[in-house]
Amino acid sequence: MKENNLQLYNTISRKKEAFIPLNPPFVGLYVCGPTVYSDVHLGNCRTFISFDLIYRYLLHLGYKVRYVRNITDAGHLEGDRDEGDDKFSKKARLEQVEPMEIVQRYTLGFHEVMRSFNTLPPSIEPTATGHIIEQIEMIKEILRNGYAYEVNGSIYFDVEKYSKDYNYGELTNRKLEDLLENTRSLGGQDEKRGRLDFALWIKAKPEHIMQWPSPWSVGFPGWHIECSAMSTKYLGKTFDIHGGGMDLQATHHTNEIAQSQAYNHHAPVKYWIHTNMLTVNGVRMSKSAGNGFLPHELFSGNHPLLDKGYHPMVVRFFMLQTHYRSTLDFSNTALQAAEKGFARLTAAIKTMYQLKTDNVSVSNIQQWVNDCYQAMNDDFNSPVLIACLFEAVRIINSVNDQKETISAEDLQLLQDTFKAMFFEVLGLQNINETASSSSNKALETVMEIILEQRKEAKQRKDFATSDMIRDRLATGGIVIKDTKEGTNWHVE
RNA sequence: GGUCUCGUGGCCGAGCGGUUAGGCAGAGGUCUGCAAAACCUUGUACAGCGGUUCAAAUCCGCUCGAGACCUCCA
Repeated sequence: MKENNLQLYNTISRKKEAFIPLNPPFVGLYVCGPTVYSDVHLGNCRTFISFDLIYRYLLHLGYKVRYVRNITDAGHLEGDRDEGDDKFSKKARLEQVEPMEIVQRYTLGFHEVMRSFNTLPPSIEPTATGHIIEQIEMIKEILRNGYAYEVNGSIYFDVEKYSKDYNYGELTNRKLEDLLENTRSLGGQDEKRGRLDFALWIKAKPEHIMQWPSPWSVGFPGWHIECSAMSTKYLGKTFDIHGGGMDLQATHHTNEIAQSQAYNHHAPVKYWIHTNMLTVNGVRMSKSAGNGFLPHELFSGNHPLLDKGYHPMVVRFFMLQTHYRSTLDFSNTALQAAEKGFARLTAAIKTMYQLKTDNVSVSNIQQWVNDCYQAMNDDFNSPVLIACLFEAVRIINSVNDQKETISAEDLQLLQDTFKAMFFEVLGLQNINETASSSSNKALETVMEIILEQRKEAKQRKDFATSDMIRDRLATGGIVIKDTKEGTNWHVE
C-alpha cells in the first residue's frame, strides 16, 4: 500500500477527516445503486462516475477494496405513504409484462451505460429480491429489540422510540422536534403511529404481483431495509465508506443508520460520502422534474437542448472537471469546451511517448508528481488533478518544441504518473484510435491514394488541384490537416 | 416556515487567511503556398455593505440573489 494522507469529507461530521480504514489494507465501500424500473439518466450516471473515481483512487493507493453497489429491484414505492404499488409492479402492469422483465431490461441497460463510461464493475452487485431472507431476519431482530411494531401484517419502524436512545437526525444535523414539525401530518387511514415512522415490511394487496411470505404477512420489504441488510451481510456491522447521491441523505440514509443501530447497536458507517446533483439550467435533473437527459441522447446529440453528440469519454471528462460535492450544470458550451480540452490532453499523451531526452530537466517533475497526489488526497479533487495534467501538457509540448529539456529519468516518471492518473485514476480512455472495421480499412486505402495525389499536386505547386481536393473532401465531411509530419484526416 | 448550500474574469470551474489554479473563448506570436489545425505567450475576477486582522475571494455580521432537502428520485 502506498503511503498516503488521504483526506475525505465526512457528511456526518461535516468536515474533512483523515482516511483511516477499520482494517487496512481492506476497505469496505457501499454505494446505493439504481432502482431499475426505468432508464438511468445522466444525473444517476454522475453519481456512479464520482464513486468510480473514488474506488479507482483507493485501488491505486493499494487498498483492497470490496465495492458493493446494490440493484434495487423490489420494494421501492411510488408514493410517500408506504402504501400503493411498488415501482416495478406499476411499470409491469402498464407494459403487460412480468416485473422481473422490467428489472432485467433496465439492469442490462444500466450496465451497458456504465460500461460506456468506463466505470469499473463493483465487486458485488446484490439485488433486493435476492436478499429477502436477510431482510426478514433483520426486521425480526429490530422487532425483538423493540424498535418496530406490527399493524395488520405490516411492520413499521418506531422513530420516536429510537430517538430516545439515538440521535435520529444526526446525518442531516436536524433535531427531532424540527423534523416532526415539518413533516406532513398522518392521514386518517394511515397505519403508522408516528409521522416519521417508515415501513420495514408491507403486506401485499391481493393484486400485487411481487410478494414473498414472511412471519407477518405475504408482502414485500420496505425500501430502506435492503441496503442495511446487504451492507451488513457483505461488509459487516460497521464498515468504512457508505456513499450515494445527496438526495438520499435525509431520508434513505438516515433510516439506514436507524435500522442498523436498532438491529445491532452499532453505527454502521465510519465515513459518509454524498455526491452532488447534476442540474440543467440550474434545476436539478430528476425523473419527476422530467428534465432528465438519457445517456444515448447525449452521445447521439438527439435532444432539443443539444447542438451535437458527445463521446462518453468527453462526458466523463466534463464531469470530472467539477468536484463531486459541487453541483454541475449541463450546457452545450461547457460540453464543447470539455471536448476541446480533452482532445488537447489526449494529443499530448501521444507526444509524450515521442520526446527526446537530455541530461537535465527544466521543470521539476517530482514536484509535479507530488502535486497530482496532493490534489487527489484532498477529498478526491479531480478538477485540480486535471489542472495538473494540463501543466504536464505544457511541459510535454515545450520539450517537444525544444523550448525546454527533460532527463530520461524524469521523462519515465512523467510518463508513468501521467498514465496512471489519466487511465487508472480518472478512468479516461483515448478515443481517437480509428476502429479497424473493414469499411474503415477500405476508406483508409482510398484516403491514402487521394492524399498521395494531393501531395504530388502541392509539390508541383498546383495549388488549384490541392485546394480542390481539400474542399471537396470537406464537403463530404472529411477534414484534412497539414502538419510537419504529413497530412492527417478525420471524419467529422 | 425549518435545515443547509452556493454566488469567482465573456463562459465553465478550483481555491477555504498572504504565492499564476486550470479549461474554453478572445488577443498577440511561431509554423504554413493559402487555409485549418497544432504549439507558445497573454488577461488580475471574486454579489453588495460593514467588521476582525499587519494581511480576506478565503473568517464574522447584515443585505440582495440562486438552489437543495424537509414527499419518490443518484
